Amino acid sequence: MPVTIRDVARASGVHVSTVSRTFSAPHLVNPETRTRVLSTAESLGYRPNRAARALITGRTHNLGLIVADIANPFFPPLIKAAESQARQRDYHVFVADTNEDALVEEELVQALAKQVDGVLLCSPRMSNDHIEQLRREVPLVVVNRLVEGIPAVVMDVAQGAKAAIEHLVGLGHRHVAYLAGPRGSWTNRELRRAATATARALGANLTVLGPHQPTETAGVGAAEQVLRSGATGVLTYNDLMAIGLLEGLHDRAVKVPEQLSVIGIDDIALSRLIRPKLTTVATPTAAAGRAAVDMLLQPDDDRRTTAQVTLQTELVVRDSTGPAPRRTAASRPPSATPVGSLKE
Amino acid sequence: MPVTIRDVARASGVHVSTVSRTFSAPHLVNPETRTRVLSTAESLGYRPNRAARALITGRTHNLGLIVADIANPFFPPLIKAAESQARQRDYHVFVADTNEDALVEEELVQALAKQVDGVLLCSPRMSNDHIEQLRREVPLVVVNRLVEGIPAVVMDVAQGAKAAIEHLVGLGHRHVAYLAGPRGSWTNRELRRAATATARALGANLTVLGPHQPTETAGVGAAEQVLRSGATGVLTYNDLMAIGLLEGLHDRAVKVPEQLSVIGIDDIALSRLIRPKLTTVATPTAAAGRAAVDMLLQPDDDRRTTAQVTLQTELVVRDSTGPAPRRTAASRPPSATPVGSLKE
DNA sequence: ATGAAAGCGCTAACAA
DNA sequence: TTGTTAGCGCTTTCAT
Repeated sequence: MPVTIRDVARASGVHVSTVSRTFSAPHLVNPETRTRVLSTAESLGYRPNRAARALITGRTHNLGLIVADIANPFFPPLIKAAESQARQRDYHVFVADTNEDALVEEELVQALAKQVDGVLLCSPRMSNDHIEQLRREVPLVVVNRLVEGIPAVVMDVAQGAKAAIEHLVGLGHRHVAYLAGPRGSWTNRELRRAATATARALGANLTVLGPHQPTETAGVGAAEQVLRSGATGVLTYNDLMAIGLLEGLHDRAVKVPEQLSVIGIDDIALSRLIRPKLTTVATPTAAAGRAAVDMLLQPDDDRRTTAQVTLQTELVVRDSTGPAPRRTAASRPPSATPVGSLKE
Repeated sequence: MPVTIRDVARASGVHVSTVSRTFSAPHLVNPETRTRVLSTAESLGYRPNRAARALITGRTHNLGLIVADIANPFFPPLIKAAESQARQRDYHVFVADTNEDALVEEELVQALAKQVDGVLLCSPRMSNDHIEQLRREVPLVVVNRLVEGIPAVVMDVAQGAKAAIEHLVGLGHRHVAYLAGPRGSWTNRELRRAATATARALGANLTVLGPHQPTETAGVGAAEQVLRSGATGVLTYNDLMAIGLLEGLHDRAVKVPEQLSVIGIDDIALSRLIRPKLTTVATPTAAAGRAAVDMLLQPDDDRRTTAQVTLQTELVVRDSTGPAPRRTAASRPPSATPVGSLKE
């Protein structure tokens, strides 16, 4: 039923190889023949079968894109940008969700390996060893992770965390907290490291809280923990957690930023829609998606195996951060009682 | 370099066809041979090449999922659910974004046709004719659209719109508006139709405003138009537009719900995070994704070509709707001046 | 229960 | 410039 290269050959009175050439190496065929073939192909509704082509060329013109959670608002802009960039270069993309599970991640890469020319691993949760292992089965580009010898696109979140902590300390906060994300996350490690180092350099106190799932729900649940920590300023692993934290704080009648300052990471669309508008570190997710696709599609000779792109982040100050309160939020019970203006 | 069925055959001392059978028809091979083949395959790291298999079986075990805009928060939960359901049944899914463009939609289906066993067309913008046309190239299931003879999963948004308008009129609103979405949208037509019919039945006045792009930005921009319309209650094409409208209204110091009531559609995660929390019609997007995949993967004989699943929607009343003001918002300049309590 | 052989739709030498 | 031929990795008759 489906029309093949052979049908076109017969109908246009040439051999199959000529038809093949018409599509994959047009310059090798006589212009007249070419137009004839093209028009009969058109009229028959012929469409090359990519899978068959892939079988012999070894290039599928497909890409795999693996993310931790499609529904996490951080990813859609990245997926969209990557897909768009890929299609522009005539590639289709498989998208898969690991549910934050490192094992699923691995299986997925292996399952996809034979069907794609490369895989974009976004915010992988598996170990470096596993990633290096998989690299042997299929070209890989990793986003938000640094692995020896694997091409990567990373956002400079360390710089962002530094700016965030400096912002907090500059506002007079002496005790800050980092609300940590999931264990396997490279970004989480970077953030914790940079936040800790910056706080120390500034002579401020930093408490690490977590790990937590990178969800709004986890943020809500962490409110109590944050309050108990005695910190007056909090940097969270991502905006989703920050937004959850804001909710949890609101439920406990803790005023933001008057009693507690909160900074997120990512600058997802949501962060400027909630109240107070979230101060956050903007990460260029769409650019990362595009860059990762470009890297994957680069000819091998151009691609140094260790190639690596670092994208800048930027602190966006909005309304969830303000001057440190005179007394820490934790020094009084989390109630609606207004923070009195006691001396110093 | 990649290990093929032939390598496994040689290493385990059987013919390729036996190896093939071991994977695709295990019951046809002697248990002992089977285990032997399986273990050598395992040790060689053999993975069947799906594309090669597809070439002969005609089944790719891939699905296509086409949406209008990946970054529109309505879609990610649907994509996630569909992908998860598909993978559970050992299918991989291509995801593609049309940017709300009907032409891109068409091209995408055709490009994907040969590589997939079926395509999920979500909220398509193209004409019914085109959809019927494409149906001949590849099995299709359409989400949020009703097309003669095409299997479909739809959400009963008409019912939702009815409930929304009833809610508004019940609160005393006599003049309501429907803020319309994009032209090609079936959901938009349903919504408009149902809203109009319900308003008429209730003796209320309904103005249709639009069409608009289904984005937050469009919602912001529509604030002026809404105010001028004189309506005191608005139903929007989706939550994104409602949220934008809320912003635009806030900028003009129009109080929601005191001066104007707003109802969205979809119940995206965002709608309960913004203030005022959005009253909206919840659509079961994840369920739709799963149902659509199930439909696509159903054996042909079970699938009546006209099969169709309708999912219920539900009005979720939150804080963006309230009693109608004594006077319409439009009867006074859009300023911060409080709505005076003039007689009746 | 297993082997032999043909062929899915296409490309890629090699010849002509 | 075009045709011939082999074969990508796999499944599927048909024999054995």
